[in-house]
Amino acid sequence: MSTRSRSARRPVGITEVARHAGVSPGTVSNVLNRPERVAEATRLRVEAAIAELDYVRNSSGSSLRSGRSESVGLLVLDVTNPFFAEVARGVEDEAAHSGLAVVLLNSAETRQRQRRNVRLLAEQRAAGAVVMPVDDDLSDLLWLSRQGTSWVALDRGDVSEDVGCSVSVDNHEGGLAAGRHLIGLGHERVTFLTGPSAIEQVRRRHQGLRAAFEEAGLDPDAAVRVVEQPLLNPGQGERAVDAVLAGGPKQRPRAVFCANDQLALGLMKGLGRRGLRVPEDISVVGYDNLDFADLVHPGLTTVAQPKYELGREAMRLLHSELNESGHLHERVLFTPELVVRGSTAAYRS
Amino acid sequence: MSTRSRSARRPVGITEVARHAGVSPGTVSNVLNRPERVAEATRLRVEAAIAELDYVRNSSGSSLRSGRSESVGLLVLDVTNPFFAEVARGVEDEAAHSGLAVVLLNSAETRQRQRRNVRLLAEQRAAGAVVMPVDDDLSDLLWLSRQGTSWVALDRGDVSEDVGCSVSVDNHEGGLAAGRHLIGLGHERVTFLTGPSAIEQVRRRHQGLRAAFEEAGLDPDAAVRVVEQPLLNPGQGERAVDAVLAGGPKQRPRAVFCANDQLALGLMKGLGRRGLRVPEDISVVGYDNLDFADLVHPGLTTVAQPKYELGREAMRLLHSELNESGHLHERVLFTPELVVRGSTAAYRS
DNA sequence: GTTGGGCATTGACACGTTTCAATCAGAGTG
DNA sequence: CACTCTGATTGAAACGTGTCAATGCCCAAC
Repeated sequence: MSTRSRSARRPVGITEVARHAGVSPGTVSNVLNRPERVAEATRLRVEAAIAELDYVRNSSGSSLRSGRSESVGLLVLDVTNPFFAEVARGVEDEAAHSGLAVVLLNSAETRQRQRRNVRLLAEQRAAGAVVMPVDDDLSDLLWLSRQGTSWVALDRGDVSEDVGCSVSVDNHEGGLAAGRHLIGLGHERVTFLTGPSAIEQVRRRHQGLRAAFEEAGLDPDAAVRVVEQPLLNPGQGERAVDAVLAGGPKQRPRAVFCANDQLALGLMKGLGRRGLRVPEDISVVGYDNLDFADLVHPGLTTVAQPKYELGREAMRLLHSELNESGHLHERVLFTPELVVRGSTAAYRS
Repeated sequence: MSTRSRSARRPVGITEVARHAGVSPGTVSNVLNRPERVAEATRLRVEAAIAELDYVRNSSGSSLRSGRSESVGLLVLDVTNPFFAEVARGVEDEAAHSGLAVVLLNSAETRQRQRRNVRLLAEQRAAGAVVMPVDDDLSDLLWLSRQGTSWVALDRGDVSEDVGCSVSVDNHEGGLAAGRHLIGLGHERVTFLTGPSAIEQVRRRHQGLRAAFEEAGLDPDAAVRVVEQPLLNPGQGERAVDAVLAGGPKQRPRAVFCANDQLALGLMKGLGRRGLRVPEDISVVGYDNLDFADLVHPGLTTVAQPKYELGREAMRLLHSELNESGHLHERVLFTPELVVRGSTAAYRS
């Protein structure tokens, strides 16, 4: 191992490797990219030179020449949200499988930052992207398509097939499942604790919930009360406890369906602080099935989304879009699944 | 807005912009990189052309020419861990501040994947990297330095200044604080629930805990019992309950200090399942102060790490290493802070 | 012995950008 | 008017790679 330890040496390029192996640069390039086209003997000689000189390829050079880089972007709404972390893992695993590098970019829920990140992907001539759009304005994505970078929308079911692929979970079905569960336990009135109704996902969950009541022959307008918070985080859930309990003990709801687990956990904490017990006094249902849903006491009944699979499928779709020439946009819809734990109980008068 | 919507057009380059503005490519480059060197009138003309043609710069070209890209890597142990998500946010915010793009890469706790990612950074000629090394073998990082990419180590205090910068939190101090707190509550025996002692961080926390007992004139060997699990996740915490309670009710520990919050939360769940109450029967202390520590019931007493600040400071250090020529490696050490919540109570015989 | 075909390799160019010495225009000075 | 000085602009040369037509070689077939 006589690696020269001069800390800043000029990096060796494909040409130097070629010289060292007594071969032309083109051949070295072939060894790297289409090894089958080069004779065994020379291939070995080149590989030896590569190892000897500790050559590392310069991806700027290659993607400049080829017009495309071989990394894909993963545009996520919020790195802090455990839901996305799991999705990211799925995307990464699948990408590694097909030899693509993933760069994770965070929109921090803001439009501006999403735009900046999309632009960054265009500048890097990314091969493709898996994107969770920050709102239903898809103009950034359409622009990205025009720049020649294709994408797959994640967790947004309302993207039509003529603009792009999408992978999502059926939110209506999830709301329906939660509603049926509560109705099955005898609850005839439910509070829906949610975020801004501008978010398509939560709107659908709400519709699903209402559909469950209709299905049971109950009037959704009378049965479902909505409490809306500006954000979907635990703090907001805790703060919402006042609004949820408004109207005094007589009016107190006996079941709350929360638009996500974070709200639900916050709410449960707030309820505990008020001396109310879950599920004896109030049943709580969440959405997402974060790891922590199983760790609180009582365990949170919630609608599970196949997060990891969501990421994998998105990446798989992107991969096919990149490789198959006659690709048609697809729309994949997963079905969520209710996980019953201790936070819900039968209605008691 | 007469943007041609031909879906795949050849992207416009700096030369086409130049032609369109009646100017040389070099001038366009100057407008983009050193606007002060170009006359007001031409600058406006070029900017108009850029807007008109919807030009987006090709970063492959520029980083090929300049030899360095302007993105930095963030090598994280595990995207799934909320601790890292928070750190990532800090890194991102600070990077955005200095105009650098962050690419987040996941080592998934494995050596092999770390190596792959480090190599990727080298291939991309990344300007720098913020790295959480997967173990104490720093050879990958030294190799990266030789390739001309500088880095800052995160959350690993044992990196000497002659190899690189580092930012970390004083784990010894954290263990000490937890120990003092429990001793102050009258506990004279504590179980330390931990991960593999190969991990430097948890080793230090252990030492700190022992130091607290020594300080109080108690024999650490007698006072501290260690239960070691292979991983630091909630599942392992729940599974550990058997080992923690081994020895029957008489021997049952009255206080457990966990090497991180995830273990602690898992343990609390396991204890609940056994009908033991926290803190009445057993006090529990965690480490990290994840968001969820405040959401469980009772709230988890834990040692808080300045996660976001850790990320910011690492990025700040990297930035200075990249820009200041006479840079000397630095070692920044944050002090953790004990957050007392409901999971700890005074010893009762 | 000549021709043709297949395979391995070569050489040169193009990708889009930055950089830097060289040029040019114009203003100020003697 | 000749000169210099300053500041703005140009032109050409790299950076490291991939591609592709062209070349060279060897063997088989006639």
